[in-house]
Amino acid sequence: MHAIEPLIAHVDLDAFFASVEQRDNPAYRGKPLIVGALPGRRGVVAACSYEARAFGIHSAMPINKAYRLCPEGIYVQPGIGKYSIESRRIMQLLEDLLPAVEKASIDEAYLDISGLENILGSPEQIGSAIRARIAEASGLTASVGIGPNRLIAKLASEACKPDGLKIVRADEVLDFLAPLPLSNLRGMGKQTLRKIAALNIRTVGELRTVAPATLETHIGKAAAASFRRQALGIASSKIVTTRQRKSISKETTFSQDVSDPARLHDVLRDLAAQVTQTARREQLAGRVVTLKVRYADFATFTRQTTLGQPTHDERLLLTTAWNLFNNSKLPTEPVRLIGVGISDWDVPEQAQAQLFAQSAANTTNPKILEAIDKLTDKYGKPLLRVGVNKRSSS
DNA sequence: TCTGGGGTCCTTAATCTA
DNA sequence: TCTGTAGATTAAGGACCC
Repeated sequence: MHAIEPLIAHVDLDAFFASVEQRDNPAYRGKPLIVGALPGRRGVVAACSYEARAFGIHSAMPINKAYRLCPEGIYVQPGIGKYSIESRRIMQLLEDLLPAVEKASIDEAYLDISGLENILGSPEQIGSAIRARIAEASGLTASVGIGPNRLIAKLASEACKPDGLKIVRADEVLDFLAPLPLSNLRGMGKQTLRKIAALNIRTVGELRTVAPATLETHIGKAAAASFRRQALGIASSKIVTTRQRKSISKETTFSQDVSDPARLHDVLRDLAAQVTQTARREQLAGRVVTLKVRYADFATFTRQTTLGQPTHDERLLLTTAWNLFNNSKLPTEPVRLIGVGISDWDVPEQAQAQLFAQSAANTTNPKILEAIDKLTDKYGKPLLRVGVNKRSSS
């Protein structure tokens, strides 16, 4: 018996926030719709319709620049709660369809479709089925990319959006990657591009021709190795279905910079309350408290301290953050943004068991299998949908 | 041409400790 | 016992992503 070739699908909801708004408000359809801050205020574009993109607008663009490009556009504030509910519905639908689903963000997911051809059909059929189910259940369009690993699947979905399906087979990977701009690689942002500008390369194919040592001198060993692997189409095909969050934070940018300490303290209290509320709801308590402050020139500082005990107590978080603000040599200037967060908690036992079982999903080691069975007994439900269940039913 | 909010991961520097 | 140092841990910042 030969090993199953990994096959990964990446599902990406097209212009998600804007599409939900257009679906729910017929008046927005066919028009340039910009979801984000309102013009005249501080903020950026969170998402925009394809009609708005025709004006050169894109996400993360300052809202006032978008307004200059398209004053006739429709500007609405995001309804994150609504989008979260829609996202959960769609993710649930994917989980009903396929055994291993990794939610990568509010609007995208990775699916392991390895070895499912006998059950669900060809990659084309699986991709089409996913798109059809999403459209039918939500009225939204999704683009689906399928490839031998996460990187190729993601780039394939980007290449076919909006409303597309693209499959890149293992023997097509190098040709598919070669003409793509370097910015398509994961982790290739403005700074890294600037550093390698001197090498005069623009595409992924050209990157392959650069001597490893040359690349290393420009961007360092780790980054060079990462991009070289990506350029050759080498990437992980592991799907992580459960993930423990690592931090909780809240921050706010003032409409006008604030100097008044009393006002800052009040805002910090609000933020601390929101952080600890989330923490208690998720039954998490963190040892590390982080304060974030940004000034008019956008200079941003963080200060953190480790508590003796984990906490999700609002007053303790507030006093700790306030002490950091006053006692850690920050500039005494008006504040543009202030934020607070907690992190560094013990992974609860059950979450740890889940992560363990998952990492061992494909093992045949009897000792590990026995350990998974014990954990499964202990928590009264199967720890995994893939692996454990499959074996017990065969 | 002014730059939100909520995250993750990585690098580097400072500090602690065996 | 003193000192120097390697390695671990903590802190800060940077880059990136959606």
